[in-house]
Amino acid sequence: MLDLKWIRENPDAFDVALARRKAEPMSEMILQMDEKKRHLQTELQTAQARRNEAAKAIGKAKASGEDAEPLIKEVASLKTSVQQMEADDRELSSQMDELLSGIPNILKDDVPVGVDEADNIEVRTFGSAPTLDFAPKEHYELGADLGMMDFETAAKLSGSRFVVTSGKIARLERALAAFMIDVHTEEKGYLEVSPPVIVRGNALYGTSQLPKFEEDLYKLDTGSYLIPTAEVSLTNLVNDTILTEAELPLRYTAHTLCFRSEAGSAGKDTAGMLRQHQFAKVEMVSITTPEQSEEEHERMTGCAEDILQRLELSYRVVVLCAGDTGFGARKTYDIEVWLPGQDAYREISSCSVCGDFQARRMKARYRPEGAKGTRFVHTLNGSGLAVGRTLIAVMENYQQADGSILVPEVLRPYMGGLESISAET
RNA sequence: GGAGGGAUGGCAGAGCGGUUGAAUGCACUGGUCUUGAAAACCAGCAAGGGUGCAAGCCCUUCCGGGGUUCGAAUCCCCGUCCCUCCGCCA
Repeated sequence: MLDLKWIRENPDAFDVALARRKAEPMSEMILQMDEKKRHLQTELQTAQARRNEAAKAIGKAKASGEDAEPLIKEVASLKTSVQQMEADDRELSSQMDELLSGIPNILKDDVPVGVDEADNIEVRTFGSAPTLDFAPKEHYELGADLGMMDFETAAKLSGSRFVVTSGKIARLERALAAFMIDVHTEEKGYLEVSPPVIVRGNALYGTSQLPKFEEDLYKLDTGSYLIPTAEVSLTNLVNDTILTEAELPLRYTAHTLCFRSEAGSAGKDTAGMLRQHQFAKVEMVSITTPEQSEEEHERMTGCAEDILQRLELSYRVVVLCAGDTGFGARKTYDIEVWLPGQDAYREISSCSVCGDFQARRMKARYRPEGAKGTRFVHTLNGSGLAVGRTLIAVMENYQQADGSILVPEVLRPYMGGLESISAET
C-alpha cells in the first residue's frame, strides 16, 4: 500500500513510477477522489463539531433547568445528515483502500528498465560450472535411476507437480534444510521460527498476496489459505504491532512447506521437481527501520549466497528489471544456481526489500528513539534457500559418471557421515 | 459437535448511561537527587485523520457494523476474532 499523502504531494513522480511498472497514470483520478473525500470529511467534521457542542449544551441546560427543546431539535436534524455523511465517508474510504491496495510498490531508482527476465542484469557470479567428462543428467533422471525419486506414484497420489522422494535423497533434502537453518541461526543472527502454514486472508493481505493474486493460492473451505511462502507467516509476526527502535532489526528464519497452485504456469517446467505445488523452503525475513533496510537487503542476499558458497555451488546474482519485480517489492535480487543437467542458471532464491509497503498494510510500526510518534517499519524477505531446488542443484552438480551423487562436505555431518549416494545406499 | 466467558491505550488492567480519551500499575521520555548508576521523588506520555506557514484548532477511535437515547466504552441486535469446560481426535 502506498502512502496517499506521498501521492498527493508527488503526483508526477507517482505516475512515473507507475509507468515503470507499465501501468497507466492514476494520479489525476486518485487526487480527484482524495479531494472529494477530504471535502466531505471537512464538512462532516464541522457538522459533528456542532452536534457535539449542542449535545453538551443540552446537558448544561437540563442541569440548570433551562429549556433545551430547541437544541434537542437541532441535534435531531443534524443526526440524519451526519449519519449520511458518515456512510458516504466510509464508502469513499473503502473505495480508496481498494484502489490503493491494488497498486504495486514504487521501484527503487536503481532498478533497471525492462519488461521480463531477459532484461535482468547480472550483478556478480560465483564459482564455475563443474567440469564433467560425461554428459550430465537432469536431476529427475538421476533420482529415478537411484530409485529415490518417483513422479508416477506422486501423480497417482496427488496429481501433477508432485514428487515422492525416498531413502538418501529424502534425507539429503532434510539435511539441506537443517544445514541452512543452522547457518542462519548460529552465524547470521536469525531467530528460528516454526510458524503455521495455514493463515487467514488478513495475513495474505498484509504481505500483498491478496487481494490481487488469490488464484495462485490454495484456499481451504474454512476460508483460510495455505501459505505460498513463509514470508507470509514470518512478516505477519509484526502485524498490528508497535515496536521499539531498540528491538530492530528483527530477523526471522523458518523451514516450512510452501503451496502454490501454479495457475498460469501450465506447461512450464513440467519435468522434475523444479516447479511443484508443494515444496520446502527456508525463508528469511527482516523487520528494520527505514534507514537500515537497504543495507539489510545486501546482507540478506549475502546470507543466501553464503549457503551456496559453502555447498560449493556456482551461481550468479541478478537484479530484477522493472517488469520482472514483484508487486510488493521495491527491488529484488534473484540468485540463480548453475544446473549442469539443464545447462542453465535457475532461480534458487529471491531477496526483496519492500520498504514500508507491507508495513502500511499490516500497520506494523515502531517508535523512533528521541522522536515523537510512530513510523512504519521496513520489511524484507528472501529465500535462504528454496530447499527443493537446492536438492536439484546438489544432485546435478555432484553427479558422477556412474550415476552416484557425492555428498557435499558440509552436509556429511547431517547425513551420518555418508560421502556418496548410490543405488545401494 | 455441545455449553459458557471475553475483546478497553506499547503491555497489564479498572470502568458498566453523563466533561471518561478513558483510573491504576508497568514500560517509555524529561527533571531532581547521586562521583556515576540504581532506587526514590516530580512531571510528561494513545493512535489515526482534517485544517493551518506555524502555534494551534477540530474530528474519529474503548474489535467491526447497526440500533436505543438529548447523551454509550457502558444497554440491545448482527458480524469477526479470542478463550474456558465437555465430547471427539493427532
